[in-house]
Amino acid sequence: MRHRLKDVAERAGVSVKTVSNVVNGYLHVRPDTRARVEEAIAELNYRPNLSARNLRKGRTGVIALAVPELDIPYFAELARHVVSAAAEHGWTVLIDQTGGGPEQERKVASGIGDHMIDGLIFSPLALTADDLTGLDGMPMVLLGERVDHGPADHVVVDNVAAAREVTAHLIGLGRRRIAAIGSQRTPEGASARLRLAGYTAALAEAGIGYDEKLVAPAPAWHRADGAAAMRELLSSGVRPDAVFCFNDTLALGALRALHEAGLRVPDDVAVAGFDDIEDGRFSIPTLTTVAPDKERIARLAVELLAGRLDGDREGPPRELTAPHRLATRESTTGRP
Amino acid sequence: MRHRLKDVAERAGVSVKTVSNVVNGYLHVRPDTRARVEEAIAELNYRPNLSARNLRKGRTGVIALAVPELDIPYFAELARHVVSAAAEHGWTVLIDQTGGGPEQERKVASGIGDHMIDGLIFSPLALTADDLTGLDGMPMVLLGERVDHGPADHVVVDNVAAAREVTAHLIGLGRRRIAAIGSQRTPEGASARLRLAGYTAALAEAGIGYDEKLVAPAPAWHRADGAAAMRELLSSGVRPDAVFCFNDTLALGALRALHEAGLRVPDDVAVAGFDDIEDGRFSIPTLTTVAPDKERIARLAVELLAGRLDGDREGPPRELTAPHRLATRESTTGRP
DNA sequence: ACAGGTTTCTACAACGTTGTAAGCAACGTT
DNA sequence: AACGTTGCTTACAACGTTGTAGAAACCTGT
Repeated sequence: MRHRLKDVAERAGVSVKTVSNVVNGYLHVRPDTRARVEEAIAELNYRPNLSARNLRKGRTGVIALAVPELDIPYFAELARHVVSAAAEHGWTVLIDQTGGGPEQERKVASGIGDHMIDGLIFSPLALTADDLTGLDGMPMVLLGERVDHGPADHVVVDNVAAAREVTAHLIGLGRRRIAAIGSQRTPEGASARLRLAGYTAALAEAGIGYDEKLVAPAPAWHRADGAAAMRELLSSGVRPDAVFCFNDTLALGALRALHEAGLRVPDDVAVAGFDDIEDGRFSIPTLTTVAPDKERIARLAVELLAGRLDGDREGPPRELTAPHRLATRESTTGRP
Repeated sequence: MRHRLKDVAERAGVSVKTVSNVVNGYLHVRPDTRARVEEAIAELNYRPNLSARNLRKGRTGVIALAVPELDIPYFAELARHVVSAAAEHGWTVLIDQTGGGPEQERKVASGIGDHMIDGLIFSPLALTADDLTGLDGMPMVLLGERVDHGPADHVVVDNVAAAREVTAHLIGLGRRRIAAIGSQRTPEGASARLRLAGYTAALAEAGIGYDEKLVAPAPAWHRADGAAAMRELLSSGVRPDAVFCFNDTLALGALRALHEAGLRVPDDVAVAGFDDIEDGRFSIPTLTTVAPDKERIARLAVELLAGRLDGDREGPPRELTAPHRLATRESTTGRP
């Protein structure tokens, strides 16, 4: 059985509270008392019972990170950074998978309070502000798109600007028939809408007409969806000379479909993505992409949460923008 | 502020324990009383305080999963399955990243008891049985290689057989100069040793001599390591006609290096990996690989843990083997 | 030796929950 | 009418910890 403060106290011949004081680094403990207690702690291999401590303190030291799916590389990479950033604050991260569906996401949002959690970092796809009720003032930071005028803090990337930049890059290479893969009309398509807006803005700036046939929808943003959308585009006869995919997994799927169709990248079709996942640095060809600063996103999110936990829980929601850059690689330039 | 049983009890005009009984589905509660209590619960949006419940019950409903790195696709995919399997038992999963280094891994192993955790699923790289002390009988399941004669349950894949099969597949294609990438001499290289053993066994069965120069070490098993090892092999002049990489990320890196060297896969060099990560189904070419049944691995691990939690905590350690199959794709056969 | 302060330690209550044991109705049976 | 049964409800204690308030021990300077 596990030992308790009381066991340590009896062994060291002091009161329970004195042991607690030693454990918590309270200053006014005589060196020899402290030594005796520490010895007893070591001998019994005492570990505090966190449930009890939390019950007493009202803090658990655990924050939750809710992402759609862990095996989507972008979220896995993000999760890694969040875990690291949280560790610097002495927090542990409990990871929830929402599955990305609206109902499931709602369930996580409302049920998260069931966990022993101090705060929540949520990367929602389908959520609206209305779903964020029932959290009883649980501090929360949202990643990605703004849940319109919701009550929570946000960390965002400037999707419109980033999409505009990458599209402008394709235009700068002399491409004119630039397709887009990943549009979505569903409510969860907030990122899709903004990236599409950046794409059309860049076309307009360059005086290139918008052709609806060049815009391919993708129900999800997995490799298979990218491949399917690319095949669709190719068979529809619109003959793009470049493709901007709204994320990297779509782009990797598109590369695959282009390969199967016998087209060369970038000679026949240039391809660009969004997210800068590890795969894209080793794919054949390597993938031009928008590289959001994931480490910064994670760090900002954790710091926003820290601010809510220690400081004003009631202040107005804040919104921070994480930087991004364009990583040009073989899939558009032919050079690594 | 959050409401407590007491608040609900006052509102419903019953005792605290009756509310507790309703919340926990105790049978003998009069329907009208139950209705009144449930109404009060709904009105106050009452949620049980899990810290308190756990303190009382001694169970937290949370298990930990400790993996080296979340952004290694194999572990991310595994994590997804573990989270799903755990959810079926009503458990939440807390994910710990060990970073894979021996000291860090030891720290996680010994410090895991600090969390409010009922059990632990651990996928160690560097750990030995000695490191698994200080857990005070915390139920634990190890994934991957056996920590030799350690006290814990295991779920393993037959690494030797799988490596033998994939090597035999390469031999069956007529290849004779088969390289291996990923060998490790460090203590954490248990998987590497077993996969190497399968490789050499297959060579011996086919009467092919073992050539040490064809075996390339890889400090870690990331894409970059695979690419570096492949470049090393190519520049050393050993001219392999096939490569068995000890995992898929190594193989993807090797594909990249072969591409840069102007060699064709599989015509000049056939490539096979291990793990069956999502990437390998969309890479160019698609990747032949050993496909361990990750979903089964996760399910078995969770069930072993469940057995320890509900049943005999003291029984002898059990070891279960998860099935695997060979997924042949373009990188060896030229066909999808 | 003593007042006054500081340091060191302790007893007690509280955090929110559930198990135990016992109480109180209402019922059917002798 | 007294009896045990059964169904429903309650008071109390306990889980292991820490905050509060105060007691005891220790200093200092007179």
